[in-house]
Amino acid sequence: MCKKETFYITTPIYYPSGNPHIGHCYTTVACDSIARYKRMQGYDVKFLTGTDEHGLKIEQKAAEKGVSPQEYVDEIAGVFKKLWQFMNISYDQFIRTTDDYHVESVQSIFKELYDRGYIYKGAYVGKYCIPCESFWTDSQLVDGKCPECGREVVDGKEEAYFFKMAPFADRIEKLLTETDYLRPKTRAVELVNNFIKPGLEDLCVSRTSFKWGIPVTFDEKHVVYVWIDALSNYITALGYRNHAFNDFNKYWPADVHMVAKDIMRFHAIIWPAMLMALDVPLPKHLAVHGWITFNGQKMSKSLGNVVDPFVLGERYGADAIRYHIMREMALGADSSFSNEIMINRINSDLANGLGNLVSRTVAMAEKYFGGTLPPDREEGAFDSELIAEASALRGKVDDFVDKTQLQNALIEIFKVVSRANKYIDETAPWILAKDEANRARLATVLYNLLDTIRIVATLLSAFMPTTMPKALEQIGACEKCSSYENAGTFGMLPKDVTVHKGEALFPRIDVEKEIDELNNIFKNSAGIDEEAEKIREELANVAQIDIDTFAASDIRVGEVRACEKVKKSKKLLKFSIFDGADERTIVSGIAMHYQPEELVGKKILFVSNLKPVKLCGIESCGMILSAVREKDGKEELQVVTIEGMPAGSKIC
RNA sequence: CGCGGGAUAGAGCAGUUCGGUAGCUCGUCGGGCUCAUAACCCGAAGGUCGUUGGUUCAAAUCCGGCUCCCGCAACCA
Repeated sequence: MCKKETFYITTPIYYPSGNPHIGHCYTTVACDSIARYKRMQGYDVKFLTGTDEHGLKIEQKAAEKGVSPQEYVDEIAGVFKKLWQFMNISYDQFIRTTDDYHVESVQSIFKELYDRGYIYKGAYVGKYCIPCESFWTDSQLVDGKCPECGREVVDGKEEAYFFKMAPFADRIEKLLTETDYLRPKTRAVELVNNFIKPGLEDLCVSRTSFKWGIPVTFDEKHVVYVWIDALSNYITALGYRNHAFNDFNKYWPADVHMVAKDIMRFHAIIWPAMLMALDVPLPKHLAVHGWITFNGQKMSKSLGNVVDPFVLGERYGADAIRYHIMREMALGADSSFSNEIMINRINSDLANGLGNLVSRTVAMAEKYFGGTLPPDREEGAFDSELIAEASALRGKVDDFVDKTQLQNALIEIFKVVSRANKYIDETAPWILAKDEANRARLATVLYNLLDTIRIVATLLSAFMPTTMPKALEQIGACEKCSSYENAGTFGMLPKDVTVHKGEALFPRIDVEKEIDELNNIFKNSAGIDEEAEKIREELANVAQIDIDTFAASDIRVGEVRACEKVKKSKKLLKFSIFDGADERTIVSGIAMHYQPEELVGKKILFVSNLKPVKLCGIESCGMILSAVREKDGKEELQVVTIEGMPAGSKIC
């Protein structure tokens, strides 16, 4: 006996800063289906998922709730596990970055990289909020202020460890452009142009500004920052540099890391660099998929469109949701998720197509033969085409699964379902049934249908693991004839197969009624109250200031004398503002909301004493005030204007 | 001129490598059937292939200009 070939597939580890939603299901369900398919094919599969539990945000969330970070992540990790159970996810291991073995490995990896000279001590330069003792990057700042307390930040330096990226740039570029590591490969150009060609910057891999993380063993005031902690889960789960597991040699390198496009960059550049530095082989494929958009918009809590998978699964069954997700998912592209699209898909493919095929076939077998087919056969027209398509199906599905193109795999399977429905019309069994002389022909027709269903249901059982066994049971397939092995061959059901009529596999859904009800659910659970809630929360989180702090900002009326777009920038407008004495230049990021000429002549409010900064090479002396809110996933913005007071008037 | 992707029937998409009848799914309309979950099967309508110029006997496809959308980067004082 030779050893079984292995197959190692991973989801990202999810960040438990909130409860899981349908977006998390996307990646996980896809991985699960591939894992199940590979197991069916006989591979020794390892399927890993988990949670990424460290970091400042978790520390804060826990503090808000008044629990310890560990208690907080324990709870949310539990919700994730519950969801995966509900969605029938067959993971082999659930890794948590707070697990002892992971901590042990990460500390060892960090030390190793340090010893090898790839990690060095340096200084992290950024904006520092003194009261919060927190560092922020420029992009994290909200209106130039601390995103947590809203107070002013100062330039600051923090001691930190850095990981050298530069030595790996060439190899990474080759990995992206010359191998099929990245799927779809179209994204390689984007990565190379944006990150590698301009020169890879060294990566900050430790922090001293928060405590909730893995301590650096040789410098205790540092904790390991996200990259080395989170990405390394893929190997620590196998026992790399720890004593809990011993699977590293068996399963590594991974066959597929599946991720959504927002974390592609880390998996396409940083992760390979880390592995190169450790002299560990690289994973074989990185499959990148898009986001689920809801009614064309990105999902967001304030829209109340964060689809709760528990609610949907409860109504339509986990398998229907799984099917919809994978059928809509194309590698790379976003896919839209709306109640209507989902219900229509479930109805047309699952209820009308597959479910109804099983139902009518089984019903005929019962009606005409009392459930058990007689052994006599008579071949006829249309048989060969159906049999050929059913026989060829497994090979096609194999190919698409190997290419992680689940959408196409499902399309192929449902072509055969369609073909079978057509075959019923062509052969018209109800006419054959009228004449006793056609018994053998009728039995053949029904047998061909049942065996086609056998192949379809077997291949689909990786995608819909709850419902397909029921389908196989209805057509009377024993465990052995419903194996993957037999799915490549036609005619594996016994000649005298006995069917067992059961409940409808996928009940048809009343579209209009369901959409109404779903809308009600979303309205009740979110909707208008949610918006007020959000504002209330924001108001509550703003730190109070005294009059002197306010008075430190000098706000005045200004008159827009001229305005033009800043070239090579999408968002910036360059204003010439008359401040009552002189004209000054202010650059403002509102080009998405205003045409340059629209504001000329208007009187606006601006902060006059902001320290000048250069934006796209233009010095900006001040800030124009606008009212902003988020509506339907888009930012609404209006510049504050005033009439009746001359430029230079002070606001107080 | 930062990098890249895209614009094809009411909707969502394929076709573009390598020019030659524009295709799929859903929806709509008409017909058929009655085994089935008002399901299934057949047929039809519906497209100046974003715009504009060029190459060619022939362009959705190749080349140039333009418009709009989207992603990444930058950036939002």
